[in-house]
Amino acid sequence: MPYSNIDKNKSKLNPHVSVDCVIFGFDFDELKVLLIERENLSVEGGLSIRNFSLPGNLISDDENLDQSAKRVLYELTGLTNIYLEQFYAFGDPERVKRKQDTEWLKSIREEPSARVITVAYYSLVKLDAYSPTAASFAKKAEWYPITTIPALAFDHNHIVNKAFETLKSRLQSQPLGFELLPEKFTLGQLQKLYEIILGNELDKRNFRRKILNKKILIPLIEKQKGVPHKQAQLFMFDKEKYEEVKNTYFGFDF
Amino acid sequence: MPYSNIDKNKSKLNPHVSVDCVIFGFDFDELKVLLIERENLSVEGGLSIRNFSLPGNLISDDENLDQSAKRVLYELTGLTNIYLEQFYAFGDPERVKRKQDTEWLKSIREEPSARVITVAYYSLVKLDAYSPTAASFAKKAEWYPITTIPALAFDHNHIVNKAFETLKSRLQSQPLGFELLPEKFTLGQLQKLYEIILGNELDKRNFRRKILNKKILIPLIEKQKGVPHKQAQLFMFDKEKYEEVKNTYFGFDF
DNA sequence: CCAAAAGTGTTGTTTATACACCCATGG
DNA sequence: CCATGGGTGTATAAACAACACTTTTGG
Repeated sequence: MPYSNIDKNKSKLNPHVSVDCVIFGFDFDELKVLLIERENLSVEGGLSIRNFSLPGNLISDDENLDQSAKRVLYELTGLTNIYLEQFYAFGDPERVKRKQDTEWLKSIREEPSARVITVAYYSLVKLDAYSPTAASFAKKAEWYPITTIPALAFDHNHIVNKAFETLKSRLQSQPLGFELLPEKFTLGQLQKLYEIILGNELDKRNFRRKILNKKILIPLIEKQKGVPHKQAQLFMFDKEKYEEVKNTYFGFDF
Repeated sequence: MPYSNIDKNKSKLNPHVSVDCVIFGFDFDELKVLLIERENLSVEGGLSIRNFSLPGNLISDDENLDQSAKRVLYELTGLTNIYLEQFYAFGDPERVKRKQDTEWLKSIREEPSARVITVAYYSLVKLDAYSPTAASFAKKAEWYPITTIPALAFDHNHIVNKAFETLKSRLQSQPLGFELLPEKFTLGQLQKLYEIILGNELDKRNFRRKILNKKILIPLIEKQKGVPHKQAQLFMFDKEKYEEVKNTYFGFDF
């Protein structure tokens, strides 16, 4: 009976299934991903090896998967009140078997050699509104540009890539962009966000026309300040109107 | 132990993770889903209770999830050479805890009370090209109209609903319909398929124009035979051309 | 005065929608 | 000859793509 000890002490963690979170943030120049850095155990050749990974951990047996994702993200980064959306499950038998990974697992898992299937979530947040603070086995929790993500534990680089693809394709059929910007933003900022996620330039006039035709932006009287060029008008996202129309089709074809 | 012979010759099943398959087929009138019926163990009030479910079972620890889905589908229904696509993971802690379900689990699982997370796959097939033949713990394997699906085990009704939603939304951005039709089909058949999946009527002339503009249909010289009305031209799906353009955007806006 | 981003319209092209009649076949 | 689905065109409206100059501000 290999797993009897776990049932006995009612350890709540399920050693066979984990969740991982890919949190996207945007800082007006580039798209970033929230990574944690774990304690590094081994020092090789005098150089300490850095251990980056996505925030993720085993699920607990009294939660559903959405709840697990929320909890794990909170425990490792302090972030809360974030809408997480499941996008894919990763279950290659070898995904937790690399040497550098198994060593680390031994230090924190009761069953370090168990096969683990992970269910991955992604989310978009206003980077400046969420300051992650590392906790639990996370030594650090920081934003990294998606263009220069370091080598991550397990199959986490692969998970990030799949999350980014998912983000791209959803951005084209839904106006997700607002989740990534501050409360008040300019159309220029919104356009730049689209350009960075979709990976190509957009025509300013056409972009403005299309996004304004969706009728989900509220123009503010207020203007941008302190910029060395003409002050842009600020906008807010109209959540109510968005909810009304989101299921009646909402295509962006940039 | 009615089914112990089945588990005996298997490589080790992972008691914590399963896969379930939602296979859609189309028979020119309606959309169908492949269900299995399991041995019914208990007889209540003199009436035997029928036990329907999706084809699904535990994963094996030497496979990835895609391989598991393929194997499980084959073992229960004999279907092979089917492209399965993962669409969601279901992990409510209560999803395997209903009384009628736990009883059945006791008869086939080594750890019948274990929490099980399931990773769900869906597929589209030409109904007439695949004749399921029940095996393993499936007593029957048959097609059921999606409009009259019986009560299923576990959360399988929920899984079917989510699969159908996924199918609908993907049909709008990709020409999946071909997977469901025989090699040679008429435009009328294709249109009917769209109408049934999307749930609304389409204009014949507009439909034909749009679908032909995609340039992924090969018109055949051959014509329909034996129908009590004008013989329709037959078409084939041009897989090569579809592969060329599928990632350059492919919107249907019916 | 310079650099940098904001703001603004028009035109030609493509795509979407709405709509009605004759045709070929088997029974 | 009748019922059934096959096949076809046009006009109007909406959406898309391409394109260049003036404005405001801080430094």
